Amino acid sequence: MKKLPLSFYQQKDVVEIARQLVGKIVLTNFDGLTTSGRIVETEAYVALIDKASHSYNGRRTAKNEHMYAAAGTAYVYICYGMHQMLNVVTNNEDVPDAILIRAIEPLEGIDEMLKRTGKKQLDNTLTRGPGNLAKALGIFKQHSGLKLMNSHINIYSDDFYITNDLIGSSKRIGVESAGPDSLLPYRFYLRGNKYVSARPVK
DNA sequence: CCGGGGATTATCT
DNA sequence: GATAATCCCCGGC
Repeated sequence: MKKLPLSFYQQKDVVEIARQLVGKIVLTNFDGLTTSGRIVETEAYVALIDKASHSYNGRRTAKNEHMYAAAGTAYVYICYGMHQMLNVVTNNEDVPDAILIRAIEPLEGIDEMLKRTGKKQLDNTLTRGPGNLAKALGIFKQHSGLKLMNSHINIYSDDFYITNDLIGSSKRIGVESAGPDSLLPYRFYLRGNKYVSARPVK
């Protein structure tokens, strides 16, 4: 298992990076406890022009500041007052491209993930959906701004073999208010995986 | 000092 | 697929 290099996140095409992240492994290590899972669903949010993005039209506040950080930074925010959402920042500093990790398939530390989420047993709800997976991995908004290369949150590749025809794409979830931009095919998922959060469109 | 947004989830049918 | 639950924090005044 190999840590993704910084150059991976520094690529310019955030949509392409989102596709490439499918099949990779996100891992956290807090208090000596390792939890990890394979990424099976992502969504790309494109700097400035994407109405679905928090940084649409250059909007920059304390809330979304970390979207403008250098490539390989974690951006975590709270949605609906209770769900933590894990994003990975890409591209150059001050270019607010980011990728939302929407679902993972649990690998290591399943007992710890069950403990964190208060679930009794492993089923497909443990890490399905961005709120659920962040909870299972122990990620909170305090972790926003951490550099992946140095911190307790990181992304790895292994020998998991994946071909492009295994990766489906669709419009993004829950961004209808973005108008036409909500139809952009910026969501990627591993076909047939039961941890994918919503029934893939087409 | 409020007012409200917000990239969700669980739980029904 | 519809709906209710849920709440912190930013930002504008």
